[in-house]
Amino acid sequence: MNAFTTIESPIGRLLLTSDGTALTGLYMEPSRKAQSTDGWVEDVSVAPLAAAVRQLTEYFAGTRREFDLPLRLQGTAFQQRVWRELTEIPYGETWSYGELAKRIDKPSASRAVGLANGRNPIAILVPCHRVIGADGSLTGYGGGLERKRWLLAHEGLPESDRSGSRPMQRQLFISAAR
Amino acid sequence: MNAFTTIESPIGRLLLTSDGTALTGLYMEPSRKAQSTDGWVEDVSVAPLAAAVRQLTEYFAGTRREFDLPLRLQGTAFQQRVWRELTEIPYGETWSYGELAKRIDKPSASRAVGLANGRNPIAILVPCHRVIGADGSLTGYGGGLERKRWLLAHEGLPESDRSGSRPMQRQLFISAAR
DNA sequence: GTTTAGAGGTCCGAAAACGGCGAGTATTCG
DNA sequence: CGAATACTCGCCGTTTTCGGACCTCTAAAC
Repeated sequence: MNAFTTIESPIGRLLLTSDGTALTGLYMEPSRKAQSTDGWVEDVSVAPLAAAVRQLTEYFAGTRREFDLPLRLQGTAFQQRVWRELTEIPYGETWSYGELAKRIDKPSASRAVGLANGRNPIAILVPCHRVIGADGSLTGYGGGLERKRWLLAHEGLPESDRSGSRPMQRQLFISAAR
Repeated sequence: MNAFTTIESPIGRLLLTSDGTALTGLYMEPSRKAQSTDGWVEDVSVAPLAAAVRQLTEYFAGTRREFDLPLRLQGTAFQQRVWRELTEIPYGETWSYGELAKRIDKPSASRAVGLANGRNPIAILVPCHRVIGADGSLTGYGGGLERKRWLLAHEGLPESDRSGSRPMQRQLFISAAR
């Protein structure tokens, strides 16, 4: 059975959904992505939801850097590949879209990676916010660049100027990431 | 929860599926149509399955001519229209594809009716075997023409020659059908 | 910096292909 | 002459195919 719940966070209200056995979605409200919850039950006691709420609370409190939750990611083969790879990016690091593309053996599919990135159904837990442009710019985020900036800062990354700016510094922490 | 069961019949093994509240499928094996039952439970005790098994047994024994079962038919609006109309054909009668088309106010959609007919997810109970060509030929059946022939004979219809043949005789029982 | 061209997966609409048909003409046989 | 086949076309919902456009990119050239 499908259930959902919401929690308040420093970046606004979050909507979590579950099929009962795993987490299926984490959306930031308001969001066009968030599927309507018609006919769903609001029930925090569903195991995956309860666990997610706890771990997210810890994440925002700064006492958790990794998540351990059952996720169910629905999408095309390519998207699944990208999303799975996203979970390999460590806390506090960033990769470029191109790097991620190379990682999945599609070195020239960086743009497609961006697209798949934008379709990520489980924000934060599948850290699509840790992918930025090759020149260090944030380039985009489903929940809005503000939130992407906040998340990266929260993970200890120097705030990078929206307008491209400091290639050196950016190179610095990218190389630290590999 | 999705459940299924199988029964043996004079026309071979039948696969029945249910969503727990209604019957969702009746396929003849082997069939490409029959969706894989991965992750389904085999459980005859599910109400719709148990009832279907009983009524089908009676049908094959010759002691039942009408079914009374909850069906859930999934398909396009047009398909649903066709399938619903199929259940209006009485035991032992046959309509032509064209007649069925007229019945649903699409007099020239006889060919599309045939198509929808072939997609019928619940064989026998939704008696697509009772639809034949305007010239009396059987024309086709998902489970194979042999089975269609058997079912019609079982319902008391004179066996019609595959190669078209006897328009008079055929006209006879068609007119008897209306 | 900024522009440019090239990359690849996905979405979307349009067009064509595909049948469990049917009616209307030929064609073929006794 | 009928009557049974064989062909041809129009029918129409559905599926498949195809081409463009779109986009959270990138490297190279001004």
